[in-house]
Amino acid sequence: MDTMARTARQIGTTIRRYRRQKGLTQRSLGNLMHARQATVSKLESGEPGTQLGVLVDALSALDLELVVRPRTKISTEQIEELF
Amino acid sequence: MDTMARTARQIGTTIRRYRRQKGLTQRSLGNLMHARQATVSKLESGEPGTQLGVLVDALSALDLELVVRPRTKISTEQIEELF
DNA sequence: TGTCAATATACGCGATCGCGTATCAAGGCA
DNA sequence: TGCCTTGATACGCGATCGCGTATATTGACA
Repeated sequence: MDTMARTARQIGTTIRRYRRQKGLTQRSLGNLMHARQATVSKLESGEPGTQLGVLVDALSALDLELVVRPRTKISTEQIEELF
Repeated sequence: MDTMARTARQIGTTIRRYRRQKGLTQRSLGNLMHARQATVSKLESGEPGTQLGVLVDALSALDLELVVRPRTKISTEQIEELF
């Protein structure tokens, strides 16, 4: 249920998963968070230039939250398998 | 140990806590993640315009990771008490 | 109180953001 | 095959990023 993420791409992919799980399109999520569909697209694709505010707004609109924690010992390769 | 964050400010505060815990200054963390001390300062202060890449680099430098999960039922006020 | 390290803030710059608007490619389904 | 929805991408715009550099301001400790 919870999803670990260490890169912008992984964060984006996670957002996308939760969005689809809620039956939302990029456009409808964009409406909820007052952003354009193109902005949601960039966030989900993991553009590192995406602003933190966009991520926070998306999390809020999807009723998600972040947890920051020390890295677990799972390897980077194993993480990629999760995505 | 783990820290929940729902706003840019909370994310920044969390980063700051982990940085200090490791005995790093903004400048030394900036060196680790190839960013300026001023950029670290903005990240920690919770500027929503901060780029996702900066956050990711900081997490990496501090050996931290994110978890994305559905929001717990704790109220916003209770969350603020944690910060 | 004074000094020094740490952090916040500023200037000019090139790059890139999100915006509004719009188009285009790819899929799903009739 | 041909729609129609979805998501990726583009243009011009104003705003803001992080950069290098530099200077306040703050804070801790002698």
